[in-house]
Amino acid sequence: MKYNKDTSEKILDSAIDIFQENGFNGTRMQAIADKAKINKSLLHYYFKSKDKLFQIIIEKAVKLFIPRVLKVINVEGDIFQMIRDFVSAYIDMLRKNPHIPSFIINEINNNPERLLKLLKTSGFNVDFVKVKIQEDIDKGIIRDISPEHLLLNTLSLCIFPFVAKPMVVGIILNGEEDKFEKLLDERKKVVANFIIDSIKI
Amino acid sequence: MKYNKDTSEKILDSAIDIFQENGFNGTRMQAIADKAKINKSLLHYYFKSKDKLFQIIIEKAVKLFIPRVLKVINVEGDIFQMIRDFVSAYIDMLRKNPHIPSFIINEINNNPERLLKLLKTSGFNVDFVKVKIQEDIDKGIIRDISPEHLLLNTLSLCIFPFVAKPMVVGIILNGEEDKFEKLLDERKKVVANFIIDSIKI
DNA sequence: AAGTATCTTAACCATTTGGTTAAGTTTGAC
DNA sequence: GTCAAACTTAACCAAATGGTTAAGATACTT
Repeated sequence: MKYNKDTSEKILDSAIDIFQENGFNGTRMQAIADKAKINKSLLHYYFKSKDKLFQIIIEKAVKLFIPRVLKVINVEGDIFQMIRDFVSAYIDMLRKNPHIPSFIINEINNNPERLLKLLKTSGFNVDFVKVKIQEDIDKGIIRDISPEHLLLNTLSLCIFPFVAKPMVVGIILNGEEDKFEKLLDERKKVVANFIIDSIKI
Repeated sequence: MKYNKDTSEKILDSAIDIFQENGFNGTRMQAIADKAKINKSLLHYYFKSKDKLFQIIIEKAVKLFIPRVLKVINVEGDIFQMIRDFVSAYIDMLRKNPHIPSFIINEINNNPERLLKLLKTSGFNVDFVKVKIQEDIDKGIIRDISPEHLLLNTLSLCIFPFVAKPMVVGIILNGEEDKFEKLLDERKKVVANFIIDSIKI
């Protein structure tokens, strides 16, 4: 076989860090090589070009960011528990990968078609969640709210603090950075309750 | 006097567009000059360097993005009306400047200290809103919720759709881009009601 | 021991880009 | 008409950067 898997993963690990921190244009191939403790020649030996490498990285990030958590969802059960489970699992995942949201949002804004293609080829779809929401509205379990907006609200509440951390610290926490982690700690419960209080009858 | 105000503004207008679209690293001075229909020499004649120009642009963007809407808030009045007014005014402003949120979030992540400094020198502060929220909790007008989280939730719900437009289109709207504007249309009412339903007793 | 894949060293190249310089032209105020 | 400020043209430069090349060293497999 042509490549050493360890090395290849070492490179990818380094690349994801550097790309996430600096974006595509801000990233230097040399910086990736340095972080992976190899040289630039080997970097090009494994991944032909910056673009190729970046494409692999962003696919990995998108796949991590998007579909995994949906598996948590059990559309058969109680919608309130569903919300609690989703919010909890998603915020947990984001705390483990705090740079991913801004990375994706940033790079996806530069090239929106890429995301659309990725979503299509991965067969990703949330229609089953929308259907579940509509069913529970019809059954009178929750208030009448557009499923799209409920989904968007949920994602907004989960993701936004991670993309806007400096803003949150600066505006809401009066610059006291150390309070941010505590805020995130509370957030799993607060967000779930906020949503549930809003839609329950 | 040394500078022609028209020219200087033509440059700033062009610069804000280009920077917003491409970020600091993705922006070429030549592109700004082209858009302003002047030449690169004149660009440096007006603004010494890319960094200087960028600093001016980001200050303008931050000042537009952050404090203006707070003036809408009348802390004397009904908190529910206050929420409706704020959400409505803020979403209106964002629709007029849809690229500002991702620009700020993106560049502020690259240099968080800059935002903190800007906020401090501008004397920006939201404590009076937090106090109002706490008062209304104590009076039993709204549910017990941390003022910080209520503020953060409100900002998340308003801003997130603008920074994550491609994601929203791809994931929630199944790629049907034309539905996005309609979603935004509905959002002023939906968000306000969502928050109010969540906190009212 | 031989051979092959992995990895390093180091020099090199083409291009891009922020920024400069210098000379000249246009324009408007007095 | 004069003079200075505003603006253009065009050539230029140094540094950074993505990418290449070639020769050799190291290690693994058989």
